[in-house]
This record gives sequence, C-alpha cells and structure tokens, in this order.
Amino acid sequence: MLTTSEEKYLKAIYKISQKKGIPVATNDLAEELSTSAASVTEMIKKLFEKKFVEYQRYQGTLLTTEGGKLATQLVRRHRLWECFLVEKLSYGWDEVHDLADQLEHIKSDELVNRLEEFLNFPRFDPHGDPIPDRTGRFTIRAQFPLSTLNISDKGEVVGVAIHDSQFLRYLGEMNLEIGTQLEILERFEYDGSMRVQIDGHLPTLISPIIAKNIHVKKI
Amino acid sequence: MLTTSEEKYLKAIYKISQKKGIPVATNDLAEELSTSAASVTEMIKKLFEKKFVEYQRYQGTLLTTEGGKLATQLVRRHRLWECFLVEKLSYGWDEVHDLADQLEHIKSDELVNRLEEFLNFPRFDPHGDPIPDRTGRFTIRAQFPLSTLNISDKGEVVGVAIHDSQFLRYLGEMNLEIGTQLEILERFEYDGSMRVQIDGHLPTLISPIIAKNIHVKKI
DNA sequence: ATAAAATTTTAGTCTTGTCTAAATTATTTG
DNA sequence: CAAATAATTTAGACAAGACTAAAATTTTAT
Repeated sequence: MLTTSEEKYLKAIYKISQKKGIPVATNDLAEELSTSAASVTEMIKKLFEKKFVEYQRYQGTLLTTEGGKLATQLVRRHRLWECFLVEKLSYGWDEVHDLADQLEHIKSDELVNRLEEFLNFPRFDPHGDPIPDRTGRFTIRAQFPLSTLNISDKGEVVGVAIHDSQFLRYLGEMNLEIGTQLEILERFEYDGSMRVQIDGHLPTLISPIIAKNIHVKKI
Repeated sequence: MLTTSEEKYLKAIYKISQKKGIPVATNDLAEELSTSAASVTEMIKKLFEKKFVEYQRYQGTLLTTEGGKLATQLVRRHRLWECFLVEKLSYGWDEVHDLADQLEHIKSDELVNRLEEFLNFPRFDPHGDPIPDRTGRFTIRAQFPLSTLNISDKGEVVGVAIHDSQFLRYLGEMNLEIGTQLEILERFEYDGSMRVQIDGHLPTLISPIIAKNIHVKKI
C-alpha cells in the first residue's frame, strides 16, 4: 500500500511528464510539490526501490508501468471527486481542486467505482479533462487550443489547461465556461491576441497566453 | 489546525468518556487506538499544551470545551459521511465505518455543511446515532436497550450500540435493522435472554449481550 | 575546451508519531 | 498497612518525510 506522500509524488511525476515529457527533472518535481530538491531525491530513491519509477542519478525519473497505473488511478479518483463536488454539492469549478486533492487519497477502489456509478459514469471532469475508466483507459477527443483557431472559425469550449482558481474565475467573468460557443472575429498576428465573439455577449479580447489554455472543439 | 493523528485521539477520548465516563484512562485510549500506552501519554501531553484536554500525571484525561467542540465536529463528519455512503452509494450499514473513518479527516467544514444539505439534513446516521448540527447540538430521543423491555412490550429498533461489521451482519441475518418492529414474547430471567417476535418473521432468541446493544423506542 | 552556472545528490539534522524497556505511581489484596 | 500487582510515565531509539549546507555532476557559455 502506498503512503499519501508516495501517491503525491507519483501523481506529480505523471503530471509533469504529460506536460514536459520524460525524464522528469528533480527540480521540476520539487517545484510542483513545493518541497526541496533534496527531499525529492530521497523519495525517488524509495519509489525506485519499490519499482514504481525508473531512475538514474542526475538523469531524472519516469514512471514504470506499475507506477503509471497507480498514477492513472489517482487521476481517476481526483477527477471523479471533482465531478461529485461540482454536480452534487454545487461547488464552482474554481473551488474544487484542493478538496479533490485531499479526497483522492482515500484508500478504496470500491468507493471510487461506486462514486463513478452514482455520477452516471461521467467521461470528463468539470475542467473538461477525461476521466480514466476502471481499467485506466481515457476517452480521447479532438480538441485544440483556442489560440490555433483562425478568423471566422467557430468552436465550443471543452476544457481548460490550467486549474488555478484565479484563472478560472477570470474565465467566468468573461462568461466563458465548458460548453460555451464562440467565434474568432479577428487575430492580431504580432502578439497573437484575438478578438472573440462569446455566445450572446459582447466581443472580448483574449490574450495568447489565455487562448493557449482554453481547449475547444471546432463546430 | 489539527493533524489527523490528533483528531483520532480527540475522537477516542470523546468516545470513551461517553461510554465509561471521565477521566479517561491512558490504557483505554491505547486499546481504542491500537497503540501503546507510552504513545498515548506523549500525545496527551501535546494536546494538553494546546489546551484541548485537561490532564494530570497518572490521573487520566478529559476534553476541554474547545477539545469537545472539535470532537463533536469529527463525530458530525463521520456520521454524515456514513449517511452519504449508505444512502447515495448503496453501501450496507456494516461496511461504512472504516471508510467514514478516513473521510472524517478531510479538512473542510464547508464540505461537510454542503454534504449535510445534499443529504437533506439527516438527524440520525445509518446506525441510529444522532448527527450534531453545525453548532454541535444533538437531537435527543427517548430510547432504551432492548434488554430493558418486558414481556408483551412492543418496540421499534432505532439504533445499535456497536458498529462492528460482524455484529451488524448478525443482526441482518435475523432480519433486524433500523425501523424493524418487534415484540417481547418471553424473558428468561436466569440469563436475561429473551424470545422476540420480529416483524413478519419467526420468533428468535436474543442473548442479553446482543439485546443490550440494540436500542428501541417503545410503541 | 574549459570555466562558470545550474542541477542534483549526499550528509547531517529535525519533527512527528511510534515503539520497548525500565522506572514511577496508584490500586488492590492478604 | 504493607506487599504485590496494575497502570502510567520516562528514557532512549527508530522510521518517515522534510530541511539546509556542502559536494558532486551536468549543462551552458565564453
């Protein structure tokens, strides 16, 4: 059985390797986990002993098949709890991350499977991220960063790449949420910002950094 | 903020003082928490420093007002999570204790308040125990151990004093659950056992130890 | 290609919560 | 009431997980 701390490391390795590829640097893990690089090295050696990660001194780390399964299970738990909090307890999508981070460490696969059934087998969480099924499989979907759309393209928001609550509240203020439909009115090539028509609202200017972190499907 | 371990101690002190009165003995705590008496002494000294318990060497311990509030909050969390597991996730009342023991340590009052609302403000948990409201008040109810009823008394099961899953499954096997109505047919005074008519089923013999741990209201 | 800078690891400590064995205090019993 | 027994506390140690400072290695830049 994994300790909560070990679980946090596995999930962090998983998350960083998704975003930045493998191997995962010790410093990046320290940053992600708000801890020191020295602590990371120690824990990685422990996870290596237990065969959850591959590791060579000074060369970074990556998950083994077994470690990957465990990390996926944690992602599953996290995203199902987020669904529960939003759909059943009326939390906002900007409020659930930290709570789900606690709830995902509850040790019971049965509980998570029952929760999934109670929620009617959702395939995406409140941020549009896919929820792995109990065998670890993700639902794949064609989606692109909003920043890649061209003038007069139409899209529907299906996800966000950042779960930070400030970012999400900012999106909320410009009436943008999962399911929102929009159209690109104008692109300013020198800085990449774009003017976007959001649903029934007034057109808004969206900066390239923001646009890169909003995922849409084309319609 | 309390650590999970400190929370476990506070709840154990609360539980034992309910059952056996105050002050609570170090050995009883060690037993309840499956740990050594030495560890208990150490932790109690810590809780004393933080003003959550009264304590004098060799004289046992008891909760301060502040400690009592925290313990009550934990009881509240535990019982609401049990309701959730039974009512929403279809767990049996004999399966929820250990899971609720994990869930009660999730740090968020807001979460528990929303959970309570989601469950429609239940006042009793699946074992018939009262759930304190957010100010810490319990709903009181007239109830007696089944063992105190006399011949031809009728009652309705409203609670159980033991949450052990073996005990609960045993009750289930004799078709006895919360809400079950019954009538005392016979009492054998020399050992205290009683023959009981349960609902539409055949009469059963109930031993005094069992009967003492089934709570009924008279009807 | 080598010096400087950045990254990673090691060494040594600390805190939390636990343990066992030994010492102390309280309780029970003859 | 004193001796035996039970309960509790202290002392010393350990494991997990973290930290800082210093050393080792890798990467970058001149």
